[in-house]
Amino acid sequence: MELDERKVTILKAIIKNYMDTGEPVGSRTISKYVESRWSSATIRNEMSDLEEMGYIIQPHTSAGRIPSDKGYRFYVDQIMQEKDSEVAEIQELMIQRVDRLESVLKKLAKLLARDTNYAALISGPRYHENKLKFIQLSRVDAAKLLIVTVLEGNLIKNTIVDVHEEISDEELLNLNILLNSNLNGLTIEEINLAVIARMKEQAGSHGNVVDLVLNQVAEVIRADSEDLQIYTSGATNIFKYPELSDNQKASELLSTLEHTEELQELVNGSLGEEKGTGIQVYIGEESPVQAMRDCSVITANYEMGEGIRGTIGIIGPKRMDYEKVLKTLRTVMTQLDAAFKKEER
Amino acid sequence: MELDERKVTILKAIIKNYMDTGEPVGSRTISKYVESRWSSATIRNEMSDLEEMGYIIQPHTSAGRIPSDKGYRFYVDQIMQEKDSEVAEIQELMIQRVDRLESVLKKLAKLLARDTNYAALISGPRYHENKLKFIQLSRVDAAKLLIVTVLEGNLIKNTIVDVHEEISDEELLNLNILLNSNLNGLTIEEINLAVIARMKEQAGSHGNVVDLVLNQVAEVIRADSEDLQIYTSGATNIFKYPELSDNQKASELLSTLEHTEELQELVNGSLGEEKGTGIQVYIGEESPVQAMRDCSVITANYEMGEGIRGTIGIIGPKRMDYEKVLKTLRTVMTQLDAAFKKEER
DNA sequence: AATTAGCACTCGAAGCTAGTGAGTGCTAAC
DNA sequence: GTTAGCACTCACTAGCTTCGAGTGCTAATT
Repeated sequence: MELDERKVTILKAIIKNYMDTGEPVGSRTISKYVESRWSSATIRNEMSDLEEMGYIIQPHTSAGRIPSDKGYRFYVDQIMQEKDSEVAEIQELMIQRVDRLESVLKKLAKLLARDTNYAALISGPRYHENKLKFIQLSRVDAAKLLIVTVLEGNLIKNTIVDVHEEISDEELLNLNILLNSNLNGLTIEEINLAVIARMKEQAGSHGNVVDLVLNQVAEVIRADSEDLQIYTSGATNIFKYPELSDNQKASELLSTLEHTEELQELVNGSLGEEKGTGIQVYIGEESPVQAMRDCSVITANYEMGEGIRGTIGIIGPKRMDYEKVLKTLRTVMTQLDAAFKKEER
Repeated sequence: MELDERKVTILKAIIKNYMDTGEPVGSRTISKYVESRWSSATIRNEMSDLEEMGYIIQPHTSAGRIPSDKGYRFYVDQIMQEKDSEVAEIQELMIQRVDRLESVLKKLAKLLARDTNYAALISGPRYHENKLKFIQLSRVDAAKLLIVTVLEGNLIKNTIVDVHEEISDEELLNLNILLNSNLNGLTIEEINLAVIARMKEQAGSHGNVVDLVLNQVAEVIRADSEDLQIYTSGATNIFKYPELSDNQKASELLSTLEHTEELQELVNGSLGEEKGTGIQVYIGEESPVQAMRDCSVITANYEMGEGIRGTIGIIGPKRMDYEKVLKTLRTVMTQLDAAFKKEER
């Protein structure tokens, strides 16, 4: 059997209608809904065909039809083909005057969730390699040193350490010079024993301070790349969709959203793909995350200069407004990049 | 009528039992539960009295009794009086080798939630006054300066700014000295026009850099004190308690937990009180937060040196294990303080 | 040959009823 | 003062009926 034009029209009508109401949709409804009027009987025949072809499903014998995963898939693929005509304005405002990446990401997640009425998640950036750009030691207290580490991409980390020996201002200055001249441009893996030995030698009496500092730096960087931060927002939006707010499922989904470890897979999987736009749509069972098998998930990769990449995800019911979400994500992606190129700091 | 010993015993038995089961408890149950055996009829009479006195409630005519808010209140007040005999071991391990306050707080919230099986929240510290301790400018790029600001309590903030003029290393050094000598020990309010004017004068040709830096510093500090960070964890634990997981209420409660603004009140209210231990128990309607009127909320203030204070909260059903939660909170409070005194950085 | 009207049929949802049992309150006996 | 006994209450459940949206099929129409 073939998907002729009429079948497509009807299929789309079913999906759209179901998106609005969340209720199974019957033949009469479609008959009224579609402009070129076919009678409900005709629609019924077509629907019967569509069901046979696997695009729609009857939840029970005497109910209307709802789209199957395959049906949604068809619909989404159609939308994806269409060019995004308008890269709308959207809240450019939001992404400005933000001083810390973390804070932007949180706000962005919130914004997305509020805008779409679905749950949003956003992963912190994953740095490809952490090259050291700059290290600075300063004295903040008699026995305390502040280590400021700047990584490529202007990622800044602070640590305060206790030192148990006297260091004069001049020595501190020398240590700074020593650290920067030796470590500049190295990734963390490249700081091997040879480098350390050389530095300790040059540092003279303060060799153990070098040790201390390097350990702290290593730990800070490792800690950062180890547990990828993931921010979520609007998780409770799922209560707006009866088909998801069944107690058992809602609980599972929400706790998955809370325990970010389980989301890693989603974020990583999506980063792997990299096809074209970097947008992925997972419908129902297609999702890599178990608890989301009754949802649809749309992920998009953002990128902002210097190869810093992360992932944004929107989680909603299968009948989510794919069109809107896709458009929103496309917009955000471009804007995020632009915003950060503008005031990179 | 008076609360004699038998009434107290029965009331406690009712509350304990209800905590375990979550079901209304009847006279026969208590008759079996209590060691010194009174018959169910006697218990019934006493229960009738207790109900009249307002300590227990009958959800409907032919059901057992459940504790009223007043009943819980009585129970909690009793517990609060008892000295905490054992300041148990608990995971001291957890609070170690942590480099950033934020990360500790997040982990702590998670730990508390997992330990208690209730929802946990923890507010970031509120600094009484933000005195500047140390400022450092460093060049990270040709046209970019890194501003590191250390506030009292070793709170560190970084900002990167673009400068549109040439600054030599020596000038940078001088600027650093200038900034520190003028600003050290001042709160943000104390940096007034007079101070700024004086500094600009001393800075000579680089007056506008001073401007730039001060603006950034001001903004960073303001941003930090403005929106108090609140971390939550274990929100989905509420699904473990049927009386809370009704769809409507659960949704409200969860979204309250998500929108941290609404929690401010809770955190602030609690900080205000300051009576003795700094532990507050809100039962049902006593709670300042609307969405928690079916829960009990226990808040505790933590404090770690230098007057840095924040609040921890546990949110659970009214039949929460008050004893355990109180003990846990007490332990955490002492340990948190100790841990930070130990490796304050 | 395609479309449509009409009708019998299906089956979940909502409403109703009777039965069940945990739990009470009261009274009278101990 | 305590307890046994009993009538009574009322949420909860299971089974039943009704209702209606929606289907599939057949026969009539275009």
